[in-house]
Amino acid sequence: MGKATIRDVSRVTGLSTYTVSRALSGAPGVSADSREQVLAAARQIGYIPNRAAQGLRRGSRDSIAVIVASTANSYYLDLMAGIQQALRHFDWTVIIADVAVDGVYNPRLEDRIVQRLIESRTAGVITTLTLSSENTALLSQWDVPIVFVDSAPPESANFPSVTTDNYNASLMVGDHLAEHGYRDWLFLVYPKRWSTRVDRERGIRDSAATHGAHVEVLESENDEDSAFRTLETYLAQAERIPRVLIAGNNPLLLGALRLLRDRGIRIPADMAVVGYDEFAWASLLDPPLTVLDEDSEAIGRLAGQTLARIINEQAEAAKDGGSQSPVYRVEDRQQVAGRLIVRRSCGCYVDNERPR
Amino acid sequence: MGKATIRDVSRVTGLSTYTVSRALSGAPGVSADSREQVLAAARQIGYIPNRAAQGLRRGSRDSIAVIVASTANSYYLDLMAGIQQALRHFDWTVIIADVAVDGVYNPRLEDRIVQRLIESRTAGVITTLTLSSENTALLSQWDVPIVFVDSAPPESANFPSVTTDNYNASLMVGDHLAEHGYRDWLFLVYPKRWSTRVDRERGIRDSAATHGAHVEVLESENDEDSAFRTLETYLAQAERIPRVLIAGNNPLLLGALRLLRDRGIRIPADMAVVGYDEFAWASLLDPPLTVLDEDSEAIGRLAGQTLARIINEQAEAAKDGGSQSPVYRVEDRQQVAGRLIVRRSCGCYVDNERPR
DNA sequence: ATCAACTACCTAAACGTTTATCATCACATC
DNA sequence: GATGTGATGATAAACGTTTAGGTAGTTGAT
Repeated sequence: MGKATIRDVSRVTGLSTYTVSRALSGAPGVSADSREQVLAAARQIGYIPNRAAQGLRRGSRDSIAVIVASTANSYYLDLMAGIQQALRHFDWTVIIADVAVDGVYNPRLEDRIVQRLIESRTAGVITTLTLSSENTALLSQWDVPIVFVDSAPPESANFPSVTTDNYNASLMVGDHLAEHGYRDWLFLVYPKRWSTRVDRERGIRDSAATHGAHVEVLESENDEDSAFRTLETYLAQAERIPRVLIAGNNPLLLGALRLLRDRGIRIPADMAVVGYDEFAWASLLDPPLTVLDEDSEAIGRLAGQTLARIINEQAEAAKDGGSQSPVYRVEDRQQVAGRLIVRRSCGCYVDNERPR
Repeated sequence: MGKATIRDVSRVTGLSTYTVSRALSGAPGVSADSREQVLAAARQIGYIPNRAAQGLRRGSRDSIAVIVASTANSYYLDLMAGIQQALRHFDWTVIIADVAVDGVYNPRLEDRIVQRLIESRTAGVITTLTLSSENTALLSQWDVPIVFVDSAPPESANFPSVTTDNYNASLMVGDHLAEHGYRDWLFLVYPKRWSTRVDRERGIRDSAATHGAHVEVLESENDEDSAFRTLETYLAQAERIPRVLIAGNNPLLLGALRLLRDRGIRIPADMAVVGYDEFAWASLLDPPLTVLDEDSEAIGRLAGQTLARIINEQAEAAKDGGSQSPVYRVEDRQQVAGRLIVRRSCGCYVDNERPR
C-alpha cells in the first residue's frame, strides 16, 4: 500500500496512538509486551513515520546545510568527507547547497537558497563563503547557527569559523621561494569574495617584503577558464615572464598549467610553480607539484564538531526554557595550520612524498 | 522574533488564514487589495512559511536524492553538475546521500539512508549504484521513482536508467590497444556491485578475443589504496609485467599510477596505460593520459530530465485520481556514447587535446 | 479499609499549513 | 420584491505526529 500511518498501527494493535508513538520512539511508559506488539504490527503493515509531521509537532530541525559556491573544486570533496565524519553519529541529514549556477557564483541564488533553508527549518549551516549581510542577519534572526569555513565571518556577532592559517601558510610559501633565490613573483588569485584571499595575499606580500622580492598580484575569476585567459593577457603585455607563479587555488592552478604547457614554458626551469591546496594528482603531474596543503578534511571535521556542539547546546537551552538563539564562544574561531608539500615544481629536486 | 506564523499575518491584517494563504501562494479568490496588504504584512513581520507544515498538509514531496557511494571520485562532480542543471528550474531540493563510510560502501548505511528518504517523503531518487533488492522494493512500494545512472537496474520493473554505452566503449579501448600491437592486457577493475563492471569487462574480453590478445582481469576494491595493494600483489607474483594496464575507473587509475611510479615502471615504454573517465588533470600528467571519456555531465542531465518528467507525470496522474505509482517507459533506458581521448600513455605520440 | 505511589494506558489538543464548505455582499435580472 | 450570480472571504476540518493531563488498575504500607 505504502501509506500506513500511526493510526493504522494503533488500529491493528488496539492500542492508542500515544502508546504506539512511545513504543516506536523507545520512550518509557510502555510495557514490554505492548512494545513488542507495536513493533511487530508496524513492521507487518510497513509503517514508516512521516518526518514532516514529526518535525511539525516537535518543532525539530533535522538537517544541516553546507553552502558552497561551485563544487567543481575537488577541495570540497575532502571538506565534505570531514563534515560527514563529524556528523556521522548524529541524526542529521547533511545537504549541500550550491549557490553557483554553471560554476559561477550567483547572489540571487544565494538569497533563494537561504530562504529555502529557513523554510525547511534547517538546524544549522556551514558556509564556505561569506554570505551577504542580509542573509547572515536572516539566519541569525531565525536562530540558525552558522559556522564559516575558509571564509571570514562578519565581525559583528563573533560567529565561529574554521580556517586555514592562511597568513602563516603564505609566509611558508614565500619563504621557500625566497630560499630558491627567486625575486620576481606572480600571485594569481581569485576575487575577495572568497575571503581567504585577504590573508593569503597579505602573507605573500609580507614575505616578499621581508626577502626583498617583488610580487605582482593578478586577479582572476574563480574558475579555470578565467585563470587561463587572465594569465594569457598578462603574459602578452609583460616585458618578461616572472620567475615564479603562485596559484591561489586549484582551479586557477589548472588554468595556469594549461597555459604554460601551451606556451611551452618549462617548469621549473623557466618558471617555478607553487599551488594552494593539495590534490590527488599533484604528485603525478609533470613535474610533481609543490603545494600548500590545507588539510581540508580536518577543517571539515572541526566545523562539523563545532556546529554539532552549538546546535546541541542550543537545544539544551531551549528545553530549559532559555533563549533560542545559539551561543557562540570566542574559542570557536579556529585556525588549522597548513603545511608545505615540497615536490619539484618549485625547483627542488627532492620528492618527499612517500609511497603508501 | 523569528517565528511568525500564518496566523500572525492573519491577525495583523485582520484577514483570515484562508485569505492569507491564498494571497501568499498567488492563488485566485483574493482581491488585489487584500493581497497587497498580506504581502506587506508578511514582509513586515518577517513571515517565512514552514515547509514541514506545508508538506504535511498538501502531501507534497519536495526533494530529490542522489545516492552515491563515496563521493571521492571526482566523476560525481560532473554528474551532479548535470543533474543540477536539469533540475534547476524546478522547485526541488537536491540532496546527496552518500552510502559509503570513510570511502567504503556500507550496506547498513544504504538501508538507513533509504529508510530516511522515505521518512522525508522524497520525491524521487537518482542512484549511481544498484541498490539492494529490498531497498528497491521499498522505494517502489512508497511510489518513489528511481532512475539508475551508470548502474544496472533490476530487470523486474523496467526502471529508467542512463548509462554510458560501456560495452562499445570497451571495444574502442580494446581496438585501440590492439592497433598498437599489444597482446597482453591487464584489466584492473572494481567489484561487480558497480554494475558497469559487467559491460566494461565484456567489451574488453570480446575485443581481446577478436584481436587474439590475452586479458587478465584483476579485481580490487573501489578505492585508491586497494588498487595500489592489489596491483602490488599481482605484480609480485607475475612472471612478467603485462604490456598494457587498463584501469577500470579513476580511483583505481590513481592507485595504479602511484605504484608504477614507485616501481619505476615507465609509461608507455614498459607498460601502456588507459583509464576510464576523463578528468581535469589527465592532460597534464606525465605522460598525458589516454582515457575513455564518459561525458558524465550529459548523463546527469539526462537522468535529471527523466526523473523530473516521471515525477511530474506521477503528480498529474495522482491529481486526476489515478494511480500513485510512477510509470516507466521502455525508452527511458538510455545509453550515452563514450569517446576515446587519445593522448600519450597508450603509446601514441600525438596529443590531440586542443588548448582552449 | 484507606490511601499513596506506581505503572500502563487513553483522550484530546496541539504544531502550521491548505482547502472544502459555507456565508455574505453587491449587483443584476425578472 | 424575490431571486439568481459572482466575487470575496470566513470557519473549521483536515494532514500525521507528539504530548499534557487524566484515568484506571495494581501493589504495598498503614
